[in-house]
Amino acid sequence: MDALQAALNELHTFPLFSGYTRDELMYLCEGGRIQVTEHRDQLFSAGDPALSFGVVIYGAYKLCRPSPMGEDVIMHFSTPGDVVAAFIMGQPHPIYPISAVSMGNSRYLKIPQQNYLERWTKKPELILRIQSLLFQRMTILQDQKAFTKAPLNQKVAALLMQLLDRNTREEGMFLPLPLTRKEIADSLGASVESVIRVMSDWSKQGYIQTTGQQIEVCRPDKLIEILKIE
Amino acid sequence: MDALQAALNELHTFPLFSGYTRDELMYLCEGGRIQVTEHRDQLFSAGDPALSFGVVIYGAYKLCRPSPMGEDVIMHFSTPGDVVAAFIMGQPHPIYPISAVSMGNSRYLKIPQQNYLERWTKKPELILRIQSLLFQRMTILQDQKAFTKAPLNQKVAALLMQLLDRNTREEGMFLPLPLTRKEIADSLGASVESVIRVMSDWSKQGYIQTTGQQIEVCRPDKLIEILKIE
DNA sequence: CGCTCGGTTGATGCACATCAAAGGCTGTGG
DNA sequence: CCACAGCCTTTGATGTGCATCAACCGAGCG
Repeated sequence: MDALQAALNELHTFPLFSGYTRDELMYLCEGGRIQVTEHRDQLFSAGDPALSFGVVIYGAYKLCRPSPMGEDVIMHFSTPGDVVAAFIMGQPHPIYPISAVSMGNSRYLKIPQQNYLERWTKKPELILRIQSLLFQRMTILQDQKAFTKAPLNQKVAALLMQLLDRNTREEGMFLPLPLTRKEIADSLGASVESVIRVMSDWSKQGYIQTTGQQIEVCRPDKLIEILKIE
Repeated sequence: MDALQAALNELHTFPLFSGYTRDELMYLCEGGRIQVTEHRDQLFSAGDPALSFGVVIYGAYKLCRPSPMGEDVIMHFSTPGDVVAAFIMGQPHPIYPISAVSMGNSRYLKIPQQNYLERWTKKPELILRIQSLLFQRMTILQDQKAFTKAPLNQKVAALLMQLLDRNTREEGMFLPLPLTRKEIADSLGASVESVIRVMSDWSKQGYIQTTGQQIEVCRPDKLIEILKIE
């Protein structure tokens, strides 16, 4: 597997694996393979038996759940370095609680469940790092929950700033993933139209700028200001 | 410490510690002490440096965060067997991200951070169990997020059923913790008045019954029915 | 060329927040 | 023992943010 070998070289750069030797990585990921996905491809679907977990190498995936009303709700945006479905690998017959859908072209390192049980859990340091990723995810959910009563423009601002924080600010103010208004709406539990009304207003003000699905935040200070209005 | 010794006897009954011997528990909890709290006492406050974590022994605690608008949002209800603040113990100088407030009379086993770093993390099995608790908490948050677009009566029904599920159904249909309408509202991001309107309607229908802060669900089937209406 | 997908705009209506007022219950202090 | 304050609950009147519905446009694509 050429792609796999190439991917192993990238893994060092993720905090999850920092300090691991190439041999250790090969051992942990043995039997894994690189999955290349295009826009809207599914890695797996909510309800499927979970026979593998994985690491996002490149691009992004949205993790969705069908709501009681039928529409999808986006639970999380997974970007490079994020583990996916690792948290449920400990269960005897795990089921994916969410669907993973590719946003644009992306790459995913898919690893058999067995590796997790027999190799990953044997490394206490690794478990703690995964716990830390899990905790980050919970913190994001809590941050969002804190905004439930806030007006929509604050919710959108919070989401954009949260995604922006994954970049070092140096890389410019581009969001690290292609994002449609619908996806923002699905993540916030709002309607597309309302999100558009908020964001096209900001476009006119020059706070943000979008080319295709790439969103650039030109005036983060203004968005932060919006967050602070009580 | 008499209270501590007594508490150690109870710890076996929690899944977190099932299978541990008394000696192991003493080792893990050495230096800990039992904190007895009354209604609305605070264990700690959001923003404080986190020098200890703990386990809920009896009663319940609500974990809150101040929202951007000043009001509190309830992130989680912790009931016996739940660990509190364990997830942040790995950080060098952790800060409590939330406040913990007693609901009625409760008991909490407070354990120094050092124990976590030097003893708890040395037991892979224990880390995995804590990860499982963390995952449960995230799942609850996700379940709630899935209801953001649902009408208020569905949200309330979902919350009540979720809390009820912590009991075996045999123990009757009493919620395992004293709960005011305000707390339900703060947990759902709704207003007290709206929650009251939903619940007093159910009281009239005979679906639920409340004596003091104890809520009894008489017709869980009806609440589940409400959840299913799309 | 028709198709789907993403974005946009306007009109209408409703679920829920907000505001206001009041009664019960508990604890506390004079 | 009463007065008072704080908390919880309740009910009604009023207002509004946002969902919903409907329509249209441009771009990419087989």
